[in-house]
Amino acid sequence: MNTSIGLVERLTLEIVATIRSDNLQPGQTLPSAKALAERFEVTVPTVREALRRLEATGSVELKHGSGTYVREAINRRILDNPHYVPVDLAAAIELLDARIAIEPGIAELAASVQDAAAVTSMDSALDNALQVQTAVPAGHFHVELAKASGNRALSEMLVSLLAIHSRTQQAARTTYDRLRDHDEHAGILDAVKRGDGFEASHRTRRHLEAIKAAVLADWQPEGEAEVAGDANRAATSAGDLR
Amino acid sequence: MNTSIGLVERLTLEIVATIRSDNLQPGQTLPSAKALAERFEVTVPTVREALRRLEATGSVELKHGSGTYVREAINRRILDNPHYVPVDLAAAIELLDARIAIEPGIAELAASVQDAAAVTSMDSALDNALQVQTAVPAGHFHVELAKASGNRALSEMLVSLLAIHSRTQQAARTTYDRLRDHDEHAGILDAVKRGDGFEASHRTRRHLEAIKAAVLADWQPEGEAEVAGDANRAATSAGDLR
DNA sequence: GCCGTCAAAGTGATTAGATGACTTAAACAC
DNA sequence: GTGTTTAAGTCATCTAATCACTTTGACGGC
Repeated sequence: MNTSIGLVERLTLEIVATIRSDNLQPGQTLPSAKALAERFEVTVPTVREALRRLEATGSVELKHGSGTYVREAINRRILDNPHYVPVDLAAAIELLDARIAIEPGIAELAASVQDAAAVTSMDSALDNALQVQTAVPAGHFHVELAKASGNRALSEMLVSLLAIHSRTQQAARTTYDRLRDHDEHAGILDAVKRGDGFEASHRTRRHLEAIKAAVLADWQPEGEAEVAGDANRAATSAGDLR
Repeated sequence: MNTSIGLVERLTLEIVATIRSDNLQPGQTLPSAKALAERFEVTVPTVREALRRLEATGSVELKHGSGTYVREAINRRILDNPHYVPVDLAAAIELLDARIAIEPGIAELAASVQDAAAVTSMDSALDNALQVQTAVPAGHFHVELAKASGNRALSEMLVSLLAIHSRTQQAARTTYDRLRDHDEHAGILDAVKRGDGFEASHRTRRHLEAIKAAVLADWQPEGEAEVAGDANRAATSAGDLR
Protein backbone atom coordinates (compact mmCIF):
# COMPACT_ATOMS: atom_id res chain seq x y z
CA MET A 1 0.00 0.00 0.00
CA ASN A 2 2.75 2.34 0.94
CA THR A 3 4.48 1.34 -2.23
CA SER A 4 2.26 3.45 -4.42
CA ILE A 5 5.20 5.83 -4.57
CA GLY A 6 8.47 4.71 -6.08
CA LEU A 7 11.52 3.56 -4.22
CA VAL A 8 13.47 6.66 -5.11
CA GLU A 9 10.88 9.07 -3.81
CA ARG A 10 10.53 7.13 -0.59
CA LEU A 11 14.28 7.07 -0.22
CA THR A 12 14.41 10.81 -0.77
CA LEU A 13 12.01 11.43 2.08
CA GLU A 14 13.91 9.01 4.30
CA ILE A 15 17.15 10.86 3.64
CA VAL A 16 15.50 14.16 4.54
CA ALA A 17 14.13 12.55 7.69
CA THR A 18 17.56 11.34 8.78
CA ILE A 19 19.07 14.74 8.07
CA ARG A 20 16.54 16.16 10.47
CA SER A 21 16.77 13.47 13.09
CA ASP A 22 20.57 13.67 13.00
CA ASN A 23 20.20 17.42 13.26
CA LEU A 24 22.51 18.06 10.31
CA GLN A 25 22.84 21.78 9.65
CA PRO A 26 23.47 23.53 6.33
CA GLY A 27 27.15 23.19 5.48
CA GLN A 28 27.57 19.80 7.07
CA THR A 29 28.18 16.71 5.00
CA LEU A 30 25.95 13.72 4.47
CA PRO A 31 27.34 10.19 4.64
CA SER A 32 28.85 9.07 1.34
CA ALA A 33 26.54 7.72 -1.31
CA LYS A 34 27.94 4.26 -0.68
CA ALA A 35 27.26 4.50 3.03
CA LEU A 36 23.71 5.72 2.40
CA ALA A 37 23.17 2.86 0.00
CA GLU A 38 24.15 0.35 2.64
CA ARG A 39 22.14 2.01 5.38
CA PHE A 40 18.95 2.03 3.35
CA GLU A 41 19.63 -1.26 1.62
CA VAL A 42 19.56 0.05 -1.92
CA THR A 43 22.27 0.50 -4.51
CA VAL A 44 24.35 3.56 -5.21
CA PRO A 45 22.58 4.63 -8.43
CA THR A 46 19.30 4.69 -6.56
CA VAL A 47 20.81 6.86 -3.86
CA ARG A 48 22.20 9.16 -6.50
CA GLU A 49 18.79 9.59 -8.09
CA ALA A 50 17.38 10.52 -4.70
CA LEU A 51 20.21 12.99 -4.12
CA ARG A 52 19.57 14.55 -7.52
CA ARG A 53 16.03 15.23 -6.46
CA LEU A 54 17.26 16.94 -3.33
CA GLU A 55 19.83 18.81 -5.35
CA ALA A 56 17.17 20.21 -7.64
CA THR A 57 15.27 21.64 -4.71
CA GLY A 58 18.37 23.13 -3.15
CA SER A 59 18.29 20.84 -0.15
CA VAL A 60 21.73 19.37 -0.78
CA GLU A 61 24.75 20.04 -2.95
CA LEU A 62 26.89 17.34 -4.57
CA LYS A 63 30.51 18.39 -4.65
CA HIS A 64 32.64 16.29 -6.92
CA GLY A 65 35.40 14.56 -5.04
CA SER A 66 34.41 16.13 -1.77
CA GLY A 67 31.03 15.00 -0.51
CA THR A 68 27.35 15.79 -0.30
CA TYR A 69 26.49 18.88 1.70
CA VAL A 70 23.27 20.04 3.31
CA ARG A 71 22.06 23.38 2.02
CA GLU A 72 19.84 26.14 3.35
CA ALA A 73 16.83 25.41 1.19
CA ILE A 74 16.15 22.21 3.06
CA ASN A 75 14.32 24.46 5.52
CA ARG A 76 12.44 26.37 2.86
CA ARG A 77 8.91 25.60 1.84
CA ILE A 78 8.76 27.93 -1.13
CA LEU A 79 11.32 27.66 -3.89
CA ASP A 80 12.13 29.08 -7.27
CA ASN A 81 12.17 26.71 -10.20
CA PRO A 82 15.86 26.17 -11.03
CA HIS A 83 15.00 24.86 -14.48
CA TYR A 84 12.92 27.76 -15.60
CA VAL A 85 14.43 29.43 -18.63
CA PRO A 86 12.36 32.10 -20.40
CA VAL A 87 13.39 35.49 -19.13
CA ASP A 88 12.43 38.74 -20.77
CA LEU A 89 11.61 42.26 -19.75
CA ALA A 90 7.90 41.58 -19.52
CA ALA A 91 8.71 38.92 -16.95
CA ALA A 92 10.78 41.41 -15.01
CA ILE A 93 7.84 43.80 -14.86
CA GLU A 94 5.58 41.00 -13.76
CA LEU A 95 7.93 40.14 -10.94
CA LEU A 96 7.97 43.77 -9.87
CA ASP A 97 4.19 43.84 -9.93
CA ALA A 98 4.18 40.79 -7.71
CA ARG A 99 6.48 42.55 -5.30
CA ILE A 100 4.26 45.61 -5.33
CA ALA A 101 1.34 43.40 -4.45
CA ILE A 102 2.96 41.64 -1.52
CA GLU A 103 5.74 43.78 -0.07
CA PRO A 104 3.57 46.59 1.34
CA GLY A 105 1.76 43.96 3.39
CA ILE A 106 5.08 42.57 4.50
CA ALA A 107 6.29 45.98 5.58
CA GLU A 108 3.12 46.52 7.55
CA LEU A 109 3.60 43.20 9.32
CA ALA A 110 7.20 44.02 10.07
CA ALA A 111 6.18 47.29 11.68
CA SER A 112 3.70 45.55 13.92
CA VAL A 113 6.10 42.81 14.96
CA GLN A 114 9.02 45.00 16.03
CA ASP A 115 11.70 42.36 16.24
CA ALA A 116 14.86 43.97 17.59
CA ALA A 117 17.27 41.51 16.02
CA ALA A 118 15.59 41.83 12.65
CA VAL A 119 15.79 45.61 12.82
CA THR A 120 19.50 45.34 13.42
CA SER A 121 19.83 43.15 10.33
CA MET A 122 17.98 45.73 8.32
CA ASP A 123 20.27 48.43 9.62
CA SER A 124 23.35 46.64 8.41
CA ALA A 125 21.62 45.77 5.14
CA LEU A 126 21.18 49.48 4.65
CA ASP A 127 24.92 49.95 4.87
CA ASN A 128 25.82 46.92 2.80
CA ALA A 129 23.78 48.28 -0.04
CA LEU A 130 26.26 51.09 -0.51
CA GLN A 131 29.04 48.58 -0.82
CA VAL A 132 29.37 45.77 -3.30
CA GLN A 133 26.34 43.70 -4.12
CA THR A 134 26.20 40.03 -4.84
CA ALA A 135 23.44 38.01 -6.47
CA VAL A 136 20.64 37.56 -3.95
CA PRO A 137 22.58 38.09 -0.81
CA ALA A 138 21.56 37.49 2.69
CA GLY A 139 21.72 41.08 3.84
CA HIS A 140 19.50 42.29 1.05
CA PHE A 141 17.34 45.03 2.48
CA HIS A 142 14.03 43.76 1.18
CA VAL A 143 14.80 40.23 2.28
CA GLU A 144 15.67 41.43 5.76
CA LEU A 145 12.49 43.44 5.80
CA ALA A 146 10.54 40.32 4.98
CA LYS A 147 12.35 38.37 7.67
CA ALA A 148 11.42 41.12 10.10
CA SER A 149 7.80 40.28 9.45
CA GLY A 150 8.45 37.10 11.39
CA ASN A 151 6.72 35.09 8.69
CA ARG A 152 9.03 32.69 6.96
CA ALA A 153 6.60 31.89 4.17
CA LEU A 154 6.65 35.55 3.18
CA SER A 155 10.40 35.93 3.27
CA GLU A 156 10.81 32.74 1.30
CA MET A 157 8.49 34.02 -1.38
CA LEU A 158 10.48 37.21 -1.64
CA VAL A 159 13.76 35.32 -1.83
CA SER A 160 12.29 33.24 -4.64
CA LEU A 161 11.12 36.30 -6.51
CA LEU A 162 14.52 37.92 -6.20
CA ALA A 163 16.28 34.72 -7.24
CA ILE A 164 14.20 34.57 -10.37
CA HIS A 165 14.81 38.23 -10.89
CA SER A 166 18.56 37.82 -10.70
CA ARG A 167 18.33 35.43 -13.60
CA THR A 168 16.11 37.86 -15.47
CA GLN A 169 18.18 40.81 -14.57
CA GLN A 170 20.47 40.80 -17.52
CA ALA A 171 17.47 41.83 -19.63
CA ALA A 172 16.36 44.54 -17.26
CA ARG A 173 18.98 47.07 -16.47
CA THR A 174 17.83 49.93 -14.35
CA THR A 175 19.13 53.37 -13.87
CA TYR A 176 17.62 53.58 -10.46
CA ASP A 177 19.88 55.75 -8.42
CA ARG A 178 21.77 54.09 -5.64
CA LEU A 179 21.45 56.94 -3.23
CA ARG A 180 17.78 57.40 -3.86
CA ASP A 181 17.42 53.70 -3.28
CA HIS A 182 19.22 54.01 0.01
CA ASP A 183 17.14 56.95 1.13
CA GLU A 184 13.88 55.23 0.40
CA HIS A 185 15.02 52.16 2.26
CA ALA A 186 15.95 54.32 5.22
CA GLY A 187 12.50 55.86 5.14
CA ILE A 188 10.85 52.47 5.21
CA LEU A 189 13.08 51.28 7.99
CA ASP A 190 12.31 54.40 9.98
CA ALA A 191 8.60 53.77 9.70
CA VAL A 192 9.08 50.16 10.75
CA LYS A 193 11.07 51.23 13.79
CA ARG A 194 8.33 53.64 14.80
CA GLY A 195 5.82 50.85 14.44
CA ASP A 196 3.94 52.87 11.85
CA GLY A 197 2.60 50.06 9.70
CA PHE A 198 0.57 52.28 7.44
CA GLU A 199 3.52 54.49 6.64
CA ALA A 200 5.86 51.52 6.13
CA SER A 201 3.39 49.92 3.79
CA HIS A 202 2.83 53.13 1.86
CA ARG A 203 6.51 53.93 1.51
CA THR A 204 7.29 50.41 0.35
CA ARG A 205 4.64 50.60 -2.31
CA ARG A 206 5.85 53.94 -3.58
CA HIS A 207 9.43 52.73 -3.54
CA LEU A 208 8.65 49.72 -5.69
CA GLU A 209 6.42 51.67 -8.02
CA ALA A 210 9.21 54.17 -8.53
CA ILE A 211 11.56 51.34 -9.44
CA LYS A 212 9.02 49.96 -11.86
CA ALA A 213 8.64 53.36 -13.45
CA ALA A 214 12.40 53.59 -13.80
CA VAL A 215 12.56 50.19 -15.44
CA LEU A 216 9.82 51.11 -17.88
CA ALA A 217 11.44 54.42 -18.69
CA ASP A 218 14.68 52.64 -19.32
CA TRP A 219 12.87 50.32 -21.66
CA GLN A 220 11.46 53.09 -23.85
CA PRO A 221 14.64 53.84 -25.83
CA GLU A 222 14.35 50.27 -27.10
CA GLY A 223 17.14 48.96 -29.33
CA GLU A 224 19.42 51.98 -29.05
CA ALA A 225 21.47 53.15 -26.12
CA GLU A 226 22.15 49.58 -25.19
CA VAL A 227 25.83 49.78 -25.85
CA ALA A 228 26.55 53.33 -24.81
CA GLY A 229 28.43 54.38 -21.73
CA ASP A 230 28.95 51.15 -19.90
CA ALA A 231 31.44 52.66 -17.52
CA ASN A 232 29.36 55.73 -16.70
CA ARG A 233 26.27 53.61 -16.45
CA ALA A 234 27.77 51.26 -13.95
CA ALA A 235 28.32 54.08 -11.52
CA THR A 236 24.67 55.02 -11.28
CA SER A 237 22.83 51.85 -12.17
CA ALA A 238 24.07 49.62 -9.42
CA GLY A 239 21.26 50.47 -7.02
CA ASP A 240 19.04 48.29 -9.08
CA LEU A 241 15.96 46.38 -8.16
CA ARG A 242 16.11 46.50 -4.46
CA MET B 1 34.69 27.33 -18.98
CA ASN B 2 31.11 26.33 -19.42
CA THR B 3 31.90 23.13 -17.66
CA SER B 4 31.83 24.69 -14.23
CA ILE B 5 28.46 23.04 -13.83
CA GLY B 6 28.14 19.28 -13.92
CA LEU B 7 27.08 17.17 -16.86
CA VAL B 8 23.78 16.27 -15.26
CA GLU B 9 22.73 19.85 -14.61
CA ARG B 10 23.66 20.87 -18.12
CA LEU B 11 21.75 17.91 -19.48
CA THR B 12 18.74 18.88 -17.37
CA LEU B 13 18.67 22.34 -18.89
CA GLU B 14 19.11 20.91 -22.36
CA ILE B 15 16.16 18.61 -21.88
CA VAL B 16 14.01 21.53 -20.74
CA ALA B 17 15.19 23.47 -23.76
CA THR B 18 14.18 20.71 -26.15
CA ILE B 19 10.81 20.35 -24.44
CA ARG B 20 10.25 24.02 -25.18
CA SER B 21 11.63 24.04 -28.66
CA ASP B 22 9.62 20.93 -29.54
CA ASN B 23 6.64 22.68 -28.01
CA LEU B 24 5.74 19.69 -25.82
CA GLN B 25 2.70 20.44 -23.71
CA PRO B 26 1.84 19.06 -20.26
CA GLY B 27 0.50 15.54 -20.68
CA GLN B 28 2.66 14.70 -23.67
CA THR B 29 5.47 12.20 -23.42
CA LEU B 30 9.18 12.73 -23.69
CA PRO B 31 11.36 10.42 -25.77
CA SER B 32 12.41 7.32 -23.88
CA ALA B 33 15.38 7.54 -21.57
CA LYS B 34 17.39 5.47 -24.02
CA ALA B 35 16.53 7.75 -26.90
CA LEU B 36 17.47 10.82 -24.86
CA ALA B 37 20.73 9.17 -23.90
CA GLU B 38 21.63 8.65 -27.55
CA ARG B 39 20.52 12.10 -28.61
CA PHE B 40 22.64 13.85 -25.99
CA GLU B 41 25.47 11.34 -26.15
CA VAL B 42 25.35 10.30 -22.53
CA THR B 43 24.31 7.08 -20.85
CA VAL B 44 20.93 6.14 -19.50
CA PRO B 45 21.74 6.55 -15.78
CA THR B 46 22.89 10.10 -16.45
CA VAL B 47 19.63 10.83 -18.24
CA ARG B 48 17.73 9.35 -15.34
CA GLU B 49 19.50 11.59 -12.86
CA ALA B 50 18.54 14.59 -14.95
CA LEU B 51 14.94 13.40 -15.13
CA ARG B 52 14.88 12.95 -11.36
CA ARG B 53 15.81 16.59 -11.00
CA LEU B 54 12.95 17.57 -13.25
CA GLU B 55 10.66 15.22 -11.39
CA ALA B 56 11.46 16.89 -8.07
CA THR B 57 10.43 20.27 -9.43
CA GLY B 58 7.23 18.92 -10.94
CA SER B 59 8.37 19.51 -14.49
CA VAL B 60 8.03 15.88 -15.55
CA GLU B 61 6.57 12.66 -14.22
CA LEU B 62 8.15 9.23 -14.61
CA LYS B 63 5.52 6.56 -15.07
CA HIS B 64 6.79 3.05 -14.65
CA GLY B 65 6.37 1.04 -17.80
CA SER B 66 4.67 3.86 -19.60
CA GLY B 67 6.92 6.81 -20.24
CA THR B 68 8.05 10.20 -19.07
CA TYR B 69 5.39 12.89 -19.17
CA VAL B 70 5.62 16.65 -19.17
CA ARG B 71 3.82 18.27 -16.26
CA GLU B 72 2.31 21.67 -15.57
CA ALA B 73 4.98 22.92 -13.23
CA ILE B 74 7.46 23.18 -16.08
CA ASN B 75 5.86 26.57 -16.70
CA ARG B 76 5.96 27.62 -13.07
CA ARG B 77 8.63 29.80 -11.60
CA ILE B 78 7.61 29.45 -7.97
CA LEU B 79 7.26 26.03 -6.43
CA ASP B 80 6.60 24.38 -3.12
CA ASN B 81 9.31 22.19 -1.67
CA PRO B 82 8.12 18.60 -2.21
CA HIS B 83 10.56 17.31 0.40
CA TYR B 84 9.53 19.57 3.21
CA VAL B 85 8.17 17.57 6.11
CA PRO B 86 7.53 19.42 9.38
CA VAL B 87 3.91 20.44 9.54
CA ASP B 88 2.15 21.63 12.64
CA LEU B 89 -0.57 24.02 13.55
CA ALA B 90 1.78 26.94 14.04
CA ALA B 91 2.85 26.44 10.44
CA ALA B 92 -0.76 26.50 9.35
CA ILE B 93 -1.26 29.84 11.06
CA GLU B 94 1.88 31.17 9.47
CA LEU B 95 0.63 30.19 6.05
CA LEU B 96 -2.66 31.93 6.74
CA ASP B 97 -0.79 35.03 7.82
CA ALA B 98 1.11 34.92 4.57
CA ARG B 99 -2.13 34.74 2.68
CA ILE B 100 -3.52 37.65 4.67
CA ALA B 101 -0.47 39.64 3.71
CA ILE B 102 -0.64 38.99 -0.01
CA GLU B 103 -4.17 38.11 -1.05
CA PRO B 104 -5.76 41.51 -0.43
CA GLY B 105 -3.25 42.98 -2.85
CA ILE B 106 -4.08 40.25 -5.32
CA ALA B 107 -7.78 40.96 -5.05
CA GLU B 108 -7.15 44.63 -5.64
CA LEU B 109 -5.14 43.84 -8.74
CA ALA B 110 -7.82 41.49 -10.00
CA ALA B 111 -10.43 44.23 -9.64
CA SER B 112 -8.35 46.64 -11.65
CA VAL B 113 -7.60 44.15 -14.42
CA GLN B 114 -11.14 42.99 -15.13
CA ASP B 115 -10.39 39.93 -17.21
CA ALA B 116 -13.67 38.53 -18.50
CA ALA B 117 -12.44 34.96 -18.89
CA ALA B 118 -10.96 34.96 -15.42
CA VAL B 119 -14.20 36.23 -13.94
CA THR B 120 -16.01 33.33 -15.55
CA SER B 121 -13.55 30.92 -13.98
CA MET B 122 -14.20 32.47 -10.60
CA ASP B 123 -17.91 32.12 -11.14
CA SER B 124 -17.66 28.41 -11.72
CA ALA B 125 -15.21 28.07 -8.86
CA LEU B 126 -17.90 29.56 -6.67
CA ASP B 127 -20.22 26.75 -7.64
CA ASN B 128 -17.63 24.00 -7.45
CA ALA B 129 -16.95 24.90 -3.86
CA LEU B 130 -20.38 23.69 -2.86
CA GLN B 131 -19.65 20.35 -4.44
CA VAL B 132 -16.84 17.97 -3.65
CA GLN B 133 -13.41 19.35 -3.02
CA THR B 134 -10.12 17.87 -4.03
CA ALA B 135 -6.65 18.69 -2.82
CA VAL B 136 -5.55 21.94 -4.47
CA PRO B 137 -7.83 21.90 -7.45
CA ALA B 138 -7.74 24.07 -10.41
CA GLY B 139 -11.06 25.72 -9.88
CA HIS B 140 -10.18 26.75 -6.33
CA PHE B 141 -11.72 30.17 -5.77
CA HIS B 142 -8.67 31.85 -4.34
CA VAL B 143 -6.45 30.45 -7.05
CA GLU B 144 -8.80 31.68 -9.73
CA LEU B 145 -8.87 35.05 -8.02
CA ALA B 146 -5.10 35.16 -8.17
CA LYS B 147 -5.14 34.17 -11.83
CA ALA B 148 -7.59 36.99 -12.43
CA SER B 149 -4.89 39.38 -11.29
CA GLY B 150 -3.13 38.57 -14.53
CA ASN B 151 0.11 38.07 -12.65
CA ARG B 152 1.40 34.53 -12.86
CA ALA B 153 4.01 34.98 -10.17
CA LEU B 154 1.25 35.84 -7.72
CA SER B 155 -0.98 32.94 -8.63
CA GLU B 156 1.97 30.57 -8.46
CA MET B 157 2.80 31.77 -4.99
CA LEU B 158 -0.75 31.15 -3.88
CA VAL B 159 -0.79 27.70 -5.44
CA SER B 160 2.40 26.91 -3.56
CA LEU B 161 0.98 28.14 -0.28
CA LEU B 162 -2.14 26.06 -0.74
CA ALA B 163 -0.14 23.00 -1.75
CA ILE B 164 1.89 23.27 1.43
CA HIS B 165 -1.29 23.85 3.32
CA SER B 166 -2.90 20.71 1.98
CA ARG B 167 -0.03 18.76 3.47
CA THR B 168 -0.40 20.64 6.74
CA GLN B 169 -4.11 20.39 6.75
CA GLN B 170 -4.46 17.18 8.68
CA ALA B 171 -3.20 19.08 11.71
CA ALA B 172 -5.50 22.03 11.21
CA ARG B 173 -9.12 21.16 11.02
CA THR B 174 -11.44 24.09 10.74
CA THR B 175 -15.04 24.53 11.56
CA TYR B 176 -15.39 27.31 9.07
CA ASP B 177 -18.84 27.12 7.67
CA ARG B 178 -19.17 26.17 4.06
CA LEU B 179 -22.04 28.51 3.34
CA ARG B 180 -20.38 31.43 5.06
CA ASP B 181 -17.32 30.64 3.01
CA HIS B 182 -19.38 30.73 -0.16
CA ASP B 183 -21.05 33.99 0.75
CA GLU B 184 -17.81 35.74 1.48
CA HIS B 185 -16.34 34.51 -1.80
CA ALA B 186 -19.40 35.83 -3.58
CA GLY B 187 -18.91 39.19 -1.93
CA ILE B 188 -15.32 39.37 -3.05
CA LEU B 189 -16.21 38.34 -6.58
CA ASP B 190 -18.91 40.97 -6.69
CA ALA B 191 -16.45 43.66 -5.71
CA VAL B 192 -14.01 42.46 -8.35
CA LYS B 193 -16.71 42.54 -11.01
CA ARG B 194 -17.59 46.10 -10.06
CA GLY B 195 -13.94 47.01 -10.32
CA ASP B 196 -13.94 48.13 -6.72
CA GLY B 197 -10.38 47.28 -5.76
CA PHE B 198 -10.58 48.73 -2.29
CA GLU B 199 -13.65 46.74 -1.43
CA ALA B 200 -12.27 43.54 -2.93
CA SER B 201 -9.07 43.95 -0.98
CA HIS B 202 -10.91 44.70 2.23
CA ARG B 203 -13.32 41.80 1.93
CA THR B 204 -10.50 39.39 1.13
CA ARG B 205 -8.62 40.45 4.19
CA ARG B 206 -11.63 40.10 6.46
CA HIS B 207 -12.44 36.74 4.92
CA LEU B 208 -9.01 35.35 5.64
CA GLU B 209 -8.85 36.86 9.09
CA ALA B 210 -12.16 35.21 9.89
CA ILE B 211 -10.77 31.88 8.79
CA LYS B 212 -7.71 32.41 10.91
CA ALA B 213 -9.89 33.24 13.88
CA ALA B 214 -11.87 30.07 13.31
CA VAL B 215 -8.70 28.01 13.15
CA LEU B 216 -7.42 29.54 16.36
CA ALA B 217 -10.74 29.05 18.11
CA ASP B 218 -10.70 25.45 17.04
CA TRP B 219 -7.28 25.13 18.49
CA GLN B 220 -8.17 26.46 21.91
CA PRO B 221 -9.78 23.29 23.29
CA GLU B 222 -6.32 21.78 22.91
CA GLY B 223 -5.96 18.07 23.65
CA GLU B 224 -9.65 17.44 24.25
CA ALA B 225 -12.47 17.55 21.77
CA GLU B 226 -10.15 16.17 19.15
CA VAL B 227 -11.99 12.92 18.88
CA ALA B 228 -15.54 14.10 19.47
CA GLY B 229 -18.26 14.28 16.85
CA ASP B 230 -16.46 13.35 13.71
CA ALA B 231 -19.67 12.83 11.82
CA ASN B 232 -21.29 16.06 12.90
CA ARG B 233 -18.06 17.89 12.41
CA ALA B 234 -17.68 16.77 8.85
CA ALA B 235 -20.95 18.36 7.91
CA THR B 236 -19.85 21.84 8.86
CA SER B 237 -16.10 21.74 8.54
CA ALA B 238 -15.77 21.10 4.87
CA GLY B 239 -15.65 24.75 3.90
CA ASP B 240 -12.16 24.89 5.22
CA LEU B 241 -9.30 27.07 4.29
CA ARG B 242 -10.50 28.53 1.10
C1' DG C 1 61.14 23.42 12.90
C1' DC C 2 58.58 25.05 8.78
C1' DC C 3 56.71 24.77 4.39
C1' DG C 4 55.93 23.08 -0.10
C1' DT C 5 55.52 18.96 -3.05
C1' DC C 6 53.62 14.75 -3.93
C1' DA C 7 51.33 10.47 -3.31
C1' DA C 8 47.36 7.95 -1.67
C1' DA C 9 42.81 7.43 -0.04
C1' DG C 10 38.10 8.82 -0.18
C1' DT C 11 34.31 10.48 -2.79
C1' DG C 12 31.47 11.81 -6.48
C1' DA C 13 30.78 11.38 -11.92
C1' DT C 14 29.98 8.70 -15.58
C1' DT C 15 29.82 4.62 -18.13
C1' DA C 16 28.47 -0.19 -19.32
C1' DG C 17 25.46 -4.00 -19.43
C1' DA C 18 21.84 -6.80 -17.59
C1' DT C 19 17.53 -8.14 -15.31
C1' DG C 20 12.96 -7.28 -13.60
C1' DA C 21 8.37 -5.11 -13.55
C1' DC C 22 4.83 -2.59 -15.54
C1' DT C 23 2.01 -0.59 -19.39
C1' DT C 24 0.20 -0.55 -23.70
C1' DA C 25 -1.41 -2.10 -27.87
C1' DA C 26 -1.40 -5.25 -31.44
C1' DA C 27 -2.23 -10.04 -32.73
C1' DC C 28 -4.94 -13.83 -32.13
C1' DA C 29 -8.58 -17.02 -31.02
C1' DC C 30 -13.27 -17.60 -30.25
C1' DG D 1 -16.88 -8.19 -33.03
C1' DT D 2 -15.20 -9.18 -28.56
C1' DG D 3 -12.25 -10.85 -25.29
C1' DT D 4 -7.87 -12.88 -24.18
C1' DT D 5 -3.23 -13.44 -24.93
C1' DT D 6 1.08 -12.13 -26.30
C1' DA D 7 4.86 -9.19 -27.43
C1' DA D 8 7.18 -4.96 -27.58
C1' DG D 9 8.41 -0.79 -25.34
C1' DT D 10 9.48 1.56 -21.20
C1' DC D 11 10.83 2.70 -16.61
C1' DA D 12 13.08 0.67 -12.16
C1' DT D 13 16.76 -1.23 -10.06
C1' DC D 14 20.95 -3.55 -9.62
C1' DT D 15 25.93 -4.99 -10.31
C1' DA D 16 30.44 -3.71 -11.59
C1' DA D 17 33.93 -0.95 -13.17
C1' DT D 18 36.60 3.23 -14.58
C1' DC D 19 37.51 8.11 -14.37
C1' DA D 20 37.98 12.71 -12.10
C1' DC D 21 38.32 15.64 -8.31
C1' DT D 22 39.32 16.82 -3.44
C1' DT D 23 41.47 16.33 0.70
C1' DT D 24 44.89 14.92 3.71
C1' DG D 25 48.97 13.41 5.45
C1' DA D 26 53.59 11.85 4.71
C1' DC D 27 57.86 12.91 2.94
C1' DG D 28 61.70 15.64 1.91
C1' DG D 29 63.87 20.00 1.06
C1' DC D 30 64.68 24.46 3.09
